[in-house]
Amino acid sequence: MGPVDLPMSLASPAMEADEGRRVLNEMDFFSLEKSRTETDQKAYKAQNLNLEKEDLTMDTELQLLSGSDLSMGDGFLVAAQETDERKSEITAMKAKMGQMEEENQRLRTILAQMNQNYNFLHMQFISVMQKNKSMNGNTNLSNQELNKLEEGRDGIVPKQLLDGRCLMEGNFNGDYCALKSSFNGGQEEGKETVSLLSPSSSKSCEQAQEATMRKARVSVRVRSDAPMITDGCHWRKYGQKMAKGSTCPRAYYRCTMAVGCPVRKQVQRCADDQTILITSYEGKHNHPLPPAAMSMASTTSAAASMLLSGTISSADSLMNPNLLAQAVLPCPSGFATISASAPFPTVTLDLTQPPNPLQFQKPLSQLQFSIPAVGRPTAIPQLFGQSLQVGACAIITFV
DNA sequence: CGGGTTTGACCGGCGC
DNA sequence: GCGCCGGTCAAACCCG
Repeated sequence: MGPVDLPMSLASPAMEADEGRRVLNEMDFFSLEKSRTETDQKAYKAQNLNLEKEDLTMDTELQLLSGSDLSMGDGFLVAAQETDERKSEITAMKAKMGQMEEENQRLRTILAQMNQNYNFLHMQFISVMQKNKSMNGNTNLSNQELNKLEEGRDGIVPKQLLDGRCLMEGNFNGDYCALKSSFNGGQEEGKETVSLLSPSSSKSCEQAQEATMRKARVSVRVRSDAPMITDGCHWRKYGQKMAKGSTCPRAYYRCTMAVGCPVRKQVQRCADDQTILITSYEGKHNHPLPPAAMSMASTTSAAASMLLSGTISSADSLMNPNLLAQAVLPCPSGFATISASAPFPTVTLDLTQPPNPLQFQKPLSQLQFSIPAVGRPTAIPQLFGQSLQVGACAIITFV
């Protein structure tokens, strides 16, 4: 849910009418003014004037009410009458707004119920699949099967799970957490498997959170001649590929600070400007981090958590990228951007442009990560550090 | 010798 | 079904 709750009928009245849904009597706040063309307004005023001249009772009454100030005359009467009319209009508008809000709430309830029903059916389906597997002597779904099931979720559950609250109710809640933990945190690390039919636990929810974090990605663009930025972690290169449409290879790194740490990063130079180094982080560390590494790690986890906790939904961020950028960063629009292009939406934190100093007045106490390159903008580390202070730098939604 | 890098092979998703 | 592509694996290699 976005930060602004628009009544549905206000947001898209025409759409509702087209889809045959019940449409409330709508109040167009601008129609009164719009319908009054210049000619209409003259006639409107003239009509009022006629009334005032013909209705001596009202004239007398108003004069009495107005006390000694007789100089106000007809103009005062017109103003008083218009005030009464506007009060009644406002009252009517408020009533309509109240009806719209009720309708909006009702639709929300219906949507939530449908979502819950879908979750329930989905988990029942998974349970049946798991039981079938068990009968064949295999107690757990393969990663591939789980991946397919994941895709069927359309990103709904991961958002809830990453919230850390596991919003789904009933038995399927824990089951899904277990599924998630088996899918990413468990089997991928090769040691732990969790039965889908096991009871729910907070631990599995945490694992699920970490698992889904694995799919979040924070991309940072910096101008640097160094092969990669120094972010405080230890990385082992496990692959390199030539990306299509780019003359620069993409290097794949895995965090080696702890056994089984799921964090990976990709390093690639920008095809358009090879002085720009693009580093993408994915996942959440499963081990304590040295102070020098806290910055980037907290960026990825905090960013993903912020998005997925509902502060800003992925849908919101896709609909309005600047909304997200402005929400997570005290920086001008365009600094953090979200791309909805394939294969999945990506937010990029662009540190290649020196920021406007007027927009970053808070001094920073520490340099959170360094760019061991010649000629990097001096404002970059400070900028990045400040963004961390507000809790997030960039956000990615689910793959 | 242990840890990191290189690089070709492999796998799964996806579009045609 | 096939080919393309991104991501990963793992054997060979390098280096201190």
